[in-house]
Amino acid sequence: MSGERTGRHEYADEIGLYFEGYGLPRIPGRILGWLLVCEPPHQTAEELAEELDISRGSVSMAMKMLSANKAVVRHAVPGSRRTHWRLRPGFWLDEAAEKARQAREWIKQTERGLELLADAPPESRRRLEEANEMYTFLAEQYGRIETLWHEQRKQ
Amino acid sequence: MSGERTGRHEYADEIGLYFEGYGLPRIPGRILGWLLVCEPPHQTAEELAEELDISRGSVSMAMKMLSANKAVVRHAVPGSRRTHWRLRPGFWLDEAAEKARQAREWIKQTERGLELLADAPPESRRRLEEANEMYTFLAEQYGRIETLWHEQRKQ
DNA sequence: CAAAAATTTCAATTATTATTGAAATATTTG
DNA sequence: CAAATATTTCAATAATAATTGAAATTTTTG
Repeated sequence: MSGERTGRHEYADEIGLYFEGYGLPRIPGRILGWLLVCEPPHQTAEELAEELDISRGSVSMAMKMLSANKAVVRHAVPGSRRTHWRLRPGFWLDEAAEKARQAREWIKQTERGLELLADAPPESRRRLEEANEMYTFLAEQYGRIETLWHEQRKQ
Repeated sequence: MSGERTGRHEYADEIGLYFEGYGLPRIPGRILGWLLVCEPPHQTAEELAEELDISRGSVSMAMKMLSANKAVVRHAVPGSRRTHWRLRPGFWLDEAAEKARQAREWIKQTERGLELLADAPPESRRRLEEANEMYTFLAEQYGRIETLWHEQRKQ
């Protein structure tokens, strides 16, 4: 890190800490934060390593994770054949789809639980039935969100 | 763990692994899973320690975490003065409110970013504006979900 | 196509977090 | 209120995960 540390570097660090608070590794968070405020909005792996003072290896690993999550995409820069990275527009909305997916996982889990308790008294089955109903509702609602966004956009 | 291991114990373990997959500690997950399928649906700390083969200390810590998250509540059992624990009905719906809260955190973060980029070209500000708009929309939508559930219930 | 540059992999290290279990504290009961 | 029982705390340990950096691989460029 030869360049000076600016408020934008601090911003990146804070997003890193935010990530950590949710049990996610800090470096991908710092990179995400940096890509929100850096100029230009696209950066090479080398620039990221330099600005955030982390190893090339860490950048590589973090980019793998962030692109698996569709948070970043490669970005072609005329006149350069290096890999540049930038945030993928629309990424933030994906979290609703991800929540829908998680809710569907819970629907399956609660169904499995109900099979396990097939012969149990209704009193015992109720907690699983309740969870199952709620996740069915939640999956439906989370699923609607993305569609709704696009509909609102069209107008 | 003196009693035999049943499918319900396996179920608890799987919920534990599910927790771990999201970076959460395994033991609270195993307890949550057990409380979904155990009989009766309420258990003492001792029973939990016994059935899941974990220390009393771990149970204590896990209960602190699970009650901080409102996943479990103390449950009075006539004829016993021990602390019994059970799942809190309605807990699962809370995740929508939690997502709304997280979206509001991101609204603040993106606003801070926009202050940082006050003098930057529109091109540079766009990614933050986009994220800000999306989280504003998401916060609104996640916020609606709980209300909607209660409305549907009334009918 | 060979040299240079960029990128990825992965074993070793460092750092972090979960879990235990014994001691301390709090609660219950005769 | 004292003994018995239950619960919590917390330092030590065990387990896990993040990060580095050097070597291997891939890609670019003259």
